[in-house]
Amino acid sequence: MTRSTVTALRHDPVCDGTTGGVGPATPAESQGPCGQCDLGTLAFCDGFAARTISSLSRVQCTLRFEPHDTLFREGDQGLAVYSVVSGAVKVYKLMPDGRRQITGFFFRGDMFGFCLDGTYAYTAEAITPVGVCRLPMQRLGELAETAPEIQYRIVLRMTAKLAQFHDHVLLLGRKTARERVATFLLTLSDRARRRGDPPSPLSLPMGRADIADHIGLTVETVSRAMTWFKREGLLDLPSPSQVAIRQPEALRAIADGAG
Amino acid sequence: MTRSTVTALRHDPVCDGTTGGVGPATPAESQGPCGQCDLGTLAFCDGFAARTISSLSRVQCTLRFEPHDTLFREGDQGLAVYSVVSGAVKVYKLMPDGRRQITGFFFRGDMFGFCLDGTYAYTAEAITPVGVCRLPMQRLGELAETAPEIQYRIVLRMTAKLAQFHDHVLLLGRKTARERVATFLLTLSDRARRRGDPPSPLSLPMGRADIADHIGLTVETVSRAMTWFKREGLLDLPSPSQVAIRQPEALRAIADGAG
DNA sequence: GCCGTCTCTTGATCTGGATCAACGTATATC
DNA sequence: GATATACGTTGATCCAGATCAAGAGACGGC
Repeated sequence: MTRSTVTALRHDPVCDGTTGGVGPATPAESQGPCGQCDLGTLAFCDGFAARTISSLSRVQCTLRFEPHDTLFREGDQGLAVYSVVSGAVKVYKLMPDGRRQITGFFFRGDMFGFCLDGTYAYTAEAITPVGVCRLPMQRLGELAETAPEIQYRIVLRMTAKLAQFHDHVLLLGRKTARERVATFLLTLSDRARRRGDPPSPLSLPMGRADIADHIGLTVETVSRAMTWFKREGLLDLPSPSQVAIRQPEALRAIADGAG
Repeated sequence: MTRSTVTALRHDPVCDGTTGGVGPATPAESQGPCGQCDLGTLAFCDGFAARTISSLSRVQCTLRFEPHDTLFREGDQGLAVYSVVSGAVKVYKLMPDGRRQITGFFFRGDMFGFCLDGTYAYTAEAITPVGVCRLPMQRLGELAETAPEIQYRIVLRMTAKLAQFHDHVLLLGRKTARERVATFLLTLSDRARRRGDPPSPLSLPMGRADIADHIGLTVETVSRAMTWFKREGLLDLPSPSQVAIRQPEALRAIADGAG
């Protein structure tokens, strides 16, 4: 049996227009399509017709959470999907004895909370201070009828997520500890690049325990792998949460099974 | 490093209306909505408006494959999605050194082949003789504009698949060998029940190597787990491919971590 | 500045499942 | 019915990564 660390949590804000709204983007940031966030082309609604965007912005709701806040729990009524505006969110499932599997990390521009049969299959928790755009699922369904582009966008997002899952299942089912850590770092780096952030140095908002519970290892093994890579000159670790990738190609070779 | 068994394959039929069509359902079986298959309520197109169904049946194409036939390979142009009419399909990713991860099994009524950016992220191979309904993705996209119900149905299918992935990631990341095998058997049983087949006895169309490569174990460990369960009176194994679940609740307890 | 708490790292030891090695068992061929 | 070829089971041994244990930083509270 594998150990897995579970941490505490609390608090369940409501979307009522008065609690926790982040309000409009700060002046310094570029305005998003609907004027409610600064995601630019990363926004779910980017590129939609003006009419569609205004419909979305009428049902949308912007919220802020603090680290360890729970956005929703496994088994809760699945009422909304979320788009991350800022910060980082983790999503996990628990076993009765406390073993935990983090099934995903979500950053600026990522969406999560798609669910079937009305209940969430996992718990979502803020890692850092987080701003999210919340879209009520039911009203989204109604909008989808008049604006099929919304549903198509959802299909695209879900397809991308499915592809990620295939990769992650390969990682968990068949990769060694070194390969898992290398893959994890490269995946974060690649996602940073795609969202317009520098792919290195990488900042890890999650702790070693979160990484371990995501890639099916223990804290100790994750830590050791990082140290190996550092000693081998593949990484610099100015601090535990800062990773500079020195030799991306070598790390890629390891991640793909040639290390 | 984990061993994983790769088997051979070959053959790539084309959808040209003359090759491999299964033709209409046999007289004994209930006709499906579009008249091209006998999936009944399991069919993707079940419940659609007559107009939508006839549009679908014009772009649809029915195909048959033999065991070990490859439907498509990782990296191929992703031109179509597939719905299984009969038989079983496995979907997998390979690592350069031959390690293999089976990311899913698909049975009667299941759909697979959703892909992004035009290339499949995995290889699909027939386990048994297989009949599939093939829907060209591009034309599906065109249809979706006039019939949003198609896209909604796709969202439903993908949401269900995402939920399955969350469960499978938990299995691979945090469950013991016993728990994995118990979970696997119960999942197959549950899927059989949902599609209207008896949940027990269960017939396993895939071999032990396929099971192992799906749940991140070796053939030997899968075999041992089956033997343990048999000795403990949880299962009957009249033959390697036949599993009667004697004590579903006890097996469930094991699967959930209480065994 | 000092203390408590938490996270990360490093070392020593243990173990679940992988690996290695036969040996059954079933279907196919001739 | 003998032989070949998979596939599945069982046993013995090994090892990658878990577990156990102890420091080393980092950081907030007062």
